[in-house]
Amino acid sequence: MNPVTPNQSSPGSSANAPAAPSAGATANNPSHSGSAAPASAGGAAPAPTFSPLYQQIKALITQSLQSGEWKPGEMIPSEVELANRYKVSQGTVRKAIDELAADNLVMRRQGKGTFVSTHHEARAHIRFLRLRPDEGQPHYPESRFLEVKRLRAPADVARLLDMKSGDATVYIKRVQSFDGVPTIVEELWLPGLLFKGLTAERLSEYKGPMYGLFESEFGTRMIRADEKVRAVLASAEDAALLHVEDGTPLLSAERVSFTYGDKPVELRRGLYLTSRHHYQNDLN
Amino acid sequence: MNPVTPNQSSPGSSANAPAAPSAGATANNPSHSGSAAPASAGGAAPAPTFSPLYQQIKALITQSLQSGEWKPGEMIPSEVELANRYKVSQGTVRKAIDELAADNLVMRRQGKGTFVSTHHEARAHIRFLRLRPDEGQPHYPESRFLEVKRLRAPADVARLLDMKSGDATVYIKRVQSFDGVPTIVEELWLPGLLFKGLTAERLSEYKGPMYGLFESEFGTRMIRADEKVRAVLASAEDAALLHVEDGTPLLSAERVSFTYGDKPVELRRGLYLTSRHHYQNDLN
DNA sequence: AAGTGGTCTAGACCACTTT
DNA sequence: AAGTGGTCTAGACCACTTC
Repeated sequence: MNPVTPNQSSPGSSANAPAAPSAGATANNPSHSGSAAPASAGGAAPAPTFSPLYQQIKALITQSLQSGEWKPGEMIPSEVELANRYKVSQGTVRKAIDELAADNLVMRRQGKGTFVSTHHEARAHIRFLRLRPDEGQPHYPESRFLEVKRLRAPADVARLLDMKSGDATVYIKRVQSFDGVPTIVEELWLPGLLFKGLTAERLSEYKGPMYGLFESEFGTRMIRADEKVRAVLASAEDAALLHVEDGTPLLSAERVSFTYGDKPVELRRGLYLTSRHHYQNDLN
Repeated sequence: MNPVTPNQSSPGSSANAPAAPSAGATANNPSHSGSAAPASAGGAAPAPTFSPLYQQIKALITQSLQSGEWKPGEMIPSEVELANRYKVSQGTVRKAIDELAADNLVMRRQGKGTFVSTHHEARAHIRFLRLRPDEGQPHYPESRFLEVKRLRAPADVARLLDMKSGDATVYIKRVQSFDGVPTIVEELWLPGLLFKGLTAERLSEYKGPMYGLFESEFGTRMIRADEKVRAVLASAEDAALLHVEDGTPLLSAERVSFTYGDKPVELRRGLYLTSRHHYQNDLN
């Protein structure tokens, strides 16, 4: 299926060409002529809201990314090629890809092409980790896995992962260290169905960030995440793991990560020791 | 001065018009033909790096914003008008404004125009405040000012504000409450030169966020900020202000805010009580 | 009806990378 | 030389807002 199908025929694709051959049916985007409901809160109609062409193209490309037609790290077809495939102008494809690049789903490289983003990259390692050393260059910590087991989802975990209480999950607990200094205690819950063969051994053997493993071995790519940060006191257990005293203040970060379609696929609860590190955030 | 002057004459502005009257000198962007230094680290040449036209336009518009030619809340000239002024196509102006909108310097409103962003807005109130209630809608807290005085900058403050140790600053301390519950203790340092007439009275009288006051009354507009977050224990003094026990864990957020030209103009140190609130962050 | 930003197209040329 | 993304232009039409 080549041409754009989502909303009626291709809107305005042949109507404005100065020397277009066939005057053709200018059916065009029917838009909200006629009924259409106002955008008032709690409105009645489901609000069809016809999206612009480039948004439709963006959705089609996203589908291809999700379906694995182009894999992480691979090059996607050139703009010209995509324009031909979807029967739109290169400029429209360009605008679609611009947004995908802004969303970090693809990366453009002049002269080379557009590539599917991957978590296997120097810059990607730190993409979701906001903890930075107070002094020196940011770098990725070493992991030591304490527990990896299958678990039935507790109610709160299930709710955040959009599952049912008691559904199968994979539970992971680890400590991360910077230059040998334990700094992060982290617990993770993953949907059991998506991460069947995940074992402590595979995690330990794997070099690089966990999201790279998830992407390559389990076909689940994290796109974005929501994080809620608090200050808490270290429990006796956590304090021991971090080699600090009981009652040391720690940053608590609860992260829910999402894959394509805004589907939550990871819950992460981290405790950060912030005596020589800080949680970095840029506001704009 | 109308036409684009920064880098040589207008690059490529008349060369590609299909039916251009005068074949004209296609002098065009001289670019890095000839010498030009490689972008290697620590290179010799000052790296002229010719920027694309739309970036030059963006810079020109930014200058007009900074100089106050168009004030916060006001509408800037239409794209067509700017295109005429700078002697470029509307598409180039559009791309420049697209980036300014992405940077939150202006806001586009279809059918109405493009407006200079302002901190006097419902959405702007929460723009830099990441603390959200665990339950219920986010809203802006009430302020109670404890101290407002002029102070010589301590060394650490001076360094962060790009001043000299001992330079004049305005120091502010306040407590902010959500629905009457004290939740934030905050200290601020501002460059004394920029905030001459700032008094406790003016701060107390002013309704709305402080950044609005800074923008309207002192002509200093915060563009972006860097924030470093840590977990700490409440001192006896802070605990009293927040009506909590000594040693309660608190979020410590150190924020440096910047105005045009990446000039630091505010240091803010906040302590957040996170028992019924959390610091919200979206990662992507 | 007029003015604004938003979308879409078509074509030219530039800069960068690889062959 | 060929292919890729990046810039720039010109013109058409659409959607929204205001007069």
